[in-house]
Amino acid sequence: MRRTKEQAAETRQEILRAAETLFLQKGYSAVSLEEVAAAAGVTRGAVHWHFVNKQGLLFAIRDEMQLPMRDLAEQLSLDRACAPLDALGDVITGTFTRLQADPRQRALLKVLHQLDFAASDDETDDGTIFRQQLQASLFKIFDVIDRKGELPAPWTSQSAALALSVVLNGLVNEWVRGKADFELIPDASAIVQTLLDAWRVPAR
Amino acid sequence: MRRTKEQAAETRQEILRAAETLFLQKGYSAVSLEEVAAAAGVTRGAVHWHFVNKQGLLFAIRDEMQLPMRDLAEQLSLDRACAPLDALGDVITGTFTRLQADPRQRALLKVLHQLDFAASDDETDDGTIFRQQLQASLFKIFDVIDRKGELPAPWTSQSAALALSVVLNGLVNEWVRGKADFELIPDASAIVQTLLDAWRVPAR
DNA sequence: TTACAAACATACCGATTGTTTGTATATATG
DNA sequence: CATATATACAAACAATCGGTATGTTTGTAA
Repeated sequence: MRRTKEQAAETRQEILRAAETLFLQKGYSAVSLEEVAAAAGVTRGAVHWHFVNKQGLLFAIRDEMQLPMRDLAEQLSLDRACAPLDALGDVITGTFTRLQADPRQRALLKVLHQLDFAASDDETDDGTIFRQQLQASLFKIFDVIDRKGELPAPWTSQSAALALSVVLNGLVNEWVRGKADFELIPDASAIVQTLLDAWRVPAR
Repeated sequence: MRRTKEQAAETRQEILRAAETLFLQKGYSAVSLEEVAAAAGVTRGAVHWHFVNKQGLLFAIRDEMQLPMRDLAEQLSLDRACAPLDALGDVITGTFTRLQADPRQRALLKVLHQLDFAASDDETDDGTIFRQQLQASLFKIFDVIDRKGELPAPWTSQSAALALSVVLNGLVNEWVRGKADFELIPDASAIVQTLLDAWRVPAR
């Protein structure tokens, strides 16, 4: 029974919503495609029509939500303040605040975290693309500072950008996994601010 | 066909080695118990005799290798130097150096990283135990510093220990995943040293 | 020597994933 | 407007995998 294009797009959305809900409730591997299909009111045939496989569902969910890291990178590339590190700190704090206020994004990040080992080698991994994007934005900022000769001794704009992006990713990952008694605000934020302070000192 | 105790221990080891090799090659979920058994020259019966289930294999592999974090925590609890942060930095650098020199440990850490979401809730998760152990060791050190009144403004021995343990875990995780162009030495080490420097300043 | 349990192998079962086939119908086309 | 065709699924099928239950041999202790 063929449906109209809009109806098809609808069922696709219903499948996505059902998958998202179930993944959040039970975790990726504990959810069967049968469950997803049933929750969406279709059969597995429909699921496999709209998505190549189970991983495809995860990919689709990821693609749907705007990753907070992409968000952060965007804001960073916009901000052209005169005190770059202050602005940077504000943007990061803002992102942390928004992330922490949205439990759905946190849960989704946790689910999606299981994705980047699954897509280990063969797939074009957007996760690393986001990181590179973030790193590039950070690089611009540190480059400005470096040209003013205000970057402390061992650091280069390259290494500082790499360091901060890794720390940001690491902190967010630790947070979404939620094993440590640790929040983005104030814990992660304090760490980042301390690092930024270290880069703020004129020389050493 | 019952074997002698030594022979049994041997086959157990062979199964473990086979599983380890295959997990490293193809990742946990892509390896079937049939493959493991075949590679070890036994059947799945033997595997299920020695290990409760597939996760049990992972647990056994983890238990076999002394986790570098446990190692670090141990060394930290030993070291009673007069300049605690210097000693701390040395121990961390040493651990990083050893970790980076041992590709097998790195690969195993990557595999084991898939474990702590698999054992998300029901299991007694030793991963968090290690973290707590590390955190406790760090707390002792920062407590000494704090009592001397040498811990900068917003930080407490609690928060500093939490922060450093999270950063260490985050950095190591980022490293084992190997997506970023980033090494423990010098990149992660530099970040840690910068953080330690920040805690070293007498006041602000 | 005998009873028992260790150390597996073999066979089976349920769950799940991906594939193939069938089919009704929306939509493009002449 | 009639009809061919691709679409949007459902339903049946095949294969794999993890776990379990059972069978069998043989060290080992009494």
